[in-house]
Amino acid sequence: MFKPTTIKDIAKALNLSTSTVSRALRGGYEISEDTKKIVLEYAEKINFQRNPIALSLRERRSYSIGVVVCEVANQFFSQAIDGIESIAYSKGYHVIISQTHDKYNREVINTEHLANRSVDGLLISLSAETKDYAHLVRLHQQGLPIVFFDRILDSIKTHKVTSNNRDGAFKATEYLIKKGCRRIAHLANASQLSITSERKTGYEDALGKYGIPLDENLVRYCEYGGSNKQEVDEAVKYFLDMRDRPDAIFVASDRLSTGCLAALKKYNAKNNILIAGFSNSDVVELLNPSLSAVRQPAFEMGRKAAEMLISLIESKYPVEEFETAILETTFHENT
Amino acid sequence: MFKPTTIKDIAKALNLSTSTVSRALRGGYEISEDTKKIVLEYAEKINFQRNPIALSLRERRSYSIGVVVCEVANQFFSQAIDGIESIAYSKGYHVIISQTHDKYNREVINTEHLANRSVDGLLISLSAETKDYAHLVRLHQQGLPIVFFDRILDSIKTHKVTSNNRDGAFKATEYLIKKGCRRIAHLANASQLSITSERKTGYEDALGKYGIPLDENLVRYCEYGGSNKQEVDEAVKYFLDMRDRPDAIFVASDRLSTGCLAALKKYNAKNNILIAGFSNSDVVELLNPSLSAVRQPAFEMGRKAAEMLISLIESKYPVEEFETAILETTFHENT
DNA sequence: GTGAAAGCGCTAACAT
DNA sequence: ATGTTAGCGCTTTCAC
Repeated sequence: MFKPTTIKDIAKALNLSTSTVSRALRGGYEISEDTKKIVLEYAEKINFQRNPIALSLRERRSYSIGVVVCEVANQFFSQAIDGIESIAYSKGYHVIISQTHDKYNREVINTEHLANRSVDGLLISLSAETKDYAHLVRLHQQGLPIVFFDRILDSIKTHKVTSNNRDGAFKATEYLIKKGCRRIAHLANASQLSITSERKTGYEDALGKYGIPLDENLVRYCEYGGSNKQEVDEAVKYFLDMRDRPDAIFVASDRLSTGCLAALKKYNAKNNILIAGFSNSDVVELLNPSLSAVRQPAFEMGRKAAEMLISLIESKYPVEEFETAILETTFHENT
Repeated sequence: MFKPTTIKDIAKALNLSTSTVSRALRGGYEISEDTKKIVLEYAEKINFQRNPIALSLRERRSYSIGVVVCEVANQFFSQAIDGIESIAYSKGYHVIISQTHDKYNREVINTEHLANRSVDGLLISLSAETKDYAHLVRLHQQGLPIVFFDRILDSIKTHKVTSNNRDGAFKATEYLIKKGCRRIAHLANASQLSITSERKTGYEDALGKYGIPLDENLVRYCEYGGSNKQEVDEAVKYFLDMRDRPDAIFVASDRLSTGCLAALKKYNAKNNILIAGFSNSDVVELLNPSLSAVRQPAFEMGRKAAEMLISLIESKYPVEEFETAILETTFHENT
């Protein structure tokens, strides 16, 4: 059995009391330099580590933060997680990642589980399926610090981090227009997501600026956020089968973008339709059909969100003023 | 402050002792149906959850397993993690993921941290940099259940899961040969990794089978496993600059493969050199230059590894017999 | 400066 | 069937 040494073992070995050892270990000043030295050296020698679980129980905090994302196999989220970790580690926190796979059920289970005193705070990007927010409202009311990022929620008052989705979508759509496209379809994410409406607005604004009327028939929503390959395939097929086929597609997300390209390839339509969309893939410039991409500052978003969460966790007084950070996207043409 | 209800609160509210409540909650049979019902209903009503930290402290186990991988932003590992989670959740375990970014230091820190009684066992794929295994040996000796997957370690006696790297490499190399290539370079991973030598052997075997002599000048190792973009770039450049330029490259890993394609594109060499390599990317068929790929059964590997680890954790008696599972790869031509 | 004791939330003997 | 108690590993009053 795996049985690590405890403070008690050290006390016994050194003929001291556990409290003395404890104090020495955490460098309390009310301890003689001699004993402190002895303890520290011994602890070092046997590679002693305080039991974090006992510590958590006692201090009623775990020095860990929970991260809930739909999927880790997604460049945007894995980059965001790297950002989160970079801050968390530097401030002595652990990061516990959990995936929803865009399922509402998993989101509820995961947040509950994480919340129940095993994390000090929660960083969450909503699942595509989530329409009921009661699980989050309750945790938030109970006082669990929560920060939303990317797929945020208006109704809960807390810190939030997003990218400038409207502007990103605008840039992508405008790019397509400037390339001469006029019938620009929009392959959108689940309709209830914050990012979906923001990106749609950017799309509309760009069309408006160039006097192209919005045609709702050219907009398809993927309610499973692309987790369902078939859903994307059908949406693309729908576009391709239109009597008046679109000459471009603006795609709202990473998952959707790759799904869209795969469908275009499958239907052999890759040459007569231009694609631009959100993607943080690191192989975006190697794709064929090519994908001009709106890239979100995922790493920075993760950093920012983690900073906000930790400030919430460590705040001595209840925080009343909340901030929504909006980071800028960049656009990369690929041909 | 986030202050969840405790068993004590329930006891007080219901005028019972904490032990009765505890027993009712875990369905001990030595409790009257009436009280059990009352307690359960009340707990349900207030959405009570036992404090997992207190539980861990008491039971000396956390019902969580630690996963150490180099990077989550890697299709192979994220698929493997999905497999791990599928098993872990079904058996009531949590999964704590930590990334080494292929740094030895981070591997040491992360494993220590996870091990120290906050996980019941460890699933690990070694970092590219790791040459010293003392940190793992120590934990293993102390009795922490460890299962290696993908990048395994011979010297520690425990369960292991890999794919048939030799055969995968053989298939890829043979494919290139059958395509008419004769000067086949090999872009390899860090030389100390198990997968590196296994894949190199497959490469050599294929060359041997077709009577092509092995030329060590055609083999380049990437000691940072491709984490260092420049390293890959230089290796590819080295191949391209050879007086007798290779007509194909067999690439040993996902990260390396995309880095290799990027370099080929950069140096405008994508048309006269054929690439085959290990990759679990889900966009592999969309890549240009194209990448014919050896795909590992990542999800299955994760499942298998998790099953092995949990059986180790839950074994009543010390396990002495260990198994190394070797799963088969598949090869996918892309042109 | 150091030790004894209580308590964080929970469970499992050990009473009754 | 239920209550009392001790203890998981740690920190922190409170004594001395």
